[in-house]
Amino acid sequence: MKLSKKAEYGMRAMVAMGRAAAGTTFSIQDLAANENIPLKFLEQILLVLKNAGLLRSKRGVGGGYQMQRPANDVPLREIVEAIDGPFDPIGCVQGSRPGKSCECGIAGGCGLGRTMSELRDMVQTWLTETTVAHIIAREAPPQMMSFDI
Amino acid sequence: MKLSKKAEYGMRAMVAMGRAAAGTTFSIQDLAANENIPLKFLEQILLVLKNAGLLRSKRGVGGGYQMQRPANDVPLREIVEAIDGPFDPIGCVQGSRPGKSCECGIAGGCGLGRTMSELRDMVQTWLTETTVAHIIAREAPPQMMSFDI
DNA sequence: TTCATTGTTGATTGATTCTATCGGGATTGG
DNA sequence: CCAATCCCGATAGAATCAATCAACAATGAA
Repeated sequence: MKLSKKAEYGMRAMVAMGRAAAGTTFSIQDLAANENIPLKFLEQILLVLKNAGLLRSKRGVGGGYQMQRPANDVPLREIVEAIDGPFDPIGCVQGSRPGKSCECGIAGGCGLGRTMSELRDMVQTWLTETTVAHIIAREAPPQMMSFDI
Repeated sequence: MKLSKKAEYGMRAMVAMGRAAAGTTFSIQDLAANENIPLKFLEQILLVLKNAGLLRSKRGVGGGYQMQRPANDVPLREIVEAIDGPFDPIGCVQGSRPGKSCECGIAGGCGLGRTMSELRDMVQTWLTETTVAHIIAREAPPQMMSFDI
């Protein structure tokens, strides 16, 4: 069970933007080059993130993308869900198909559906609480050469 | 991000077997019919679960599959990993590619990889601690008609 | 105005994976 | 022997994924 490449690229792009000062503008080209993401692929991704309200854009010379919110206010869940849709281990968890019963046909939901909804909730909570800033904070700190022998 | 249908069917089959007394034998046909799983598809799945050490089988008349261990000793992780492989949000988490560095090329791993390995560990822990018996315990209890007006 | 720069959009392709299905083969008990 | 049952490999159709292509629209500078 993996995230799509799109979602990964989307997170990498957001992290790259989140590292810079608020208001910094990035062209798709620069992001693609720096993060090793196929240019035309990244185009689609940033557009989705823009439509999801995570980015704003400006066209023309000197244009590009900016973050709408600071990195510590961008949950990974918003990025991942905008691109890949919600995390949902099986198509049978409670509340995942409004108005429809579990596809197993058991009224009130089956044990598997109930159990998997626990996993879903746990993952979604983590994705909500973990932000772009969290990722940046976990990047390798600059080497402290003086502590090496 | 979803589990495969195979993994879901595998869990449903294991749950069905786990409900019965230890040592009960099930034919593929019965399981397929009761759980609404395509017969030839279930064949493949049960074979994988057998090779993973979760089931034992007996051929010929009166044969079928049995669980190797009681339901409370079968973590969902064993079922899911045998069929779908390990949960791994991106192909860049620490330790997921032995001997290889993160595909992002950053020595020591990138922040995204470190962060996603936290999610991976959380999910794998849950899958390890949650068993087939857990699912069965969450199935709808028999209706208590006497308490309805 | 003109033009290069940059984002926007839809279509398309090629590869891969998913979800099965098919056809037989091997083993066992009666 | 034979019927039931598991075992195994190949195949096929559909869906999804990853990426590319081609053309368009807006912006700001010269």
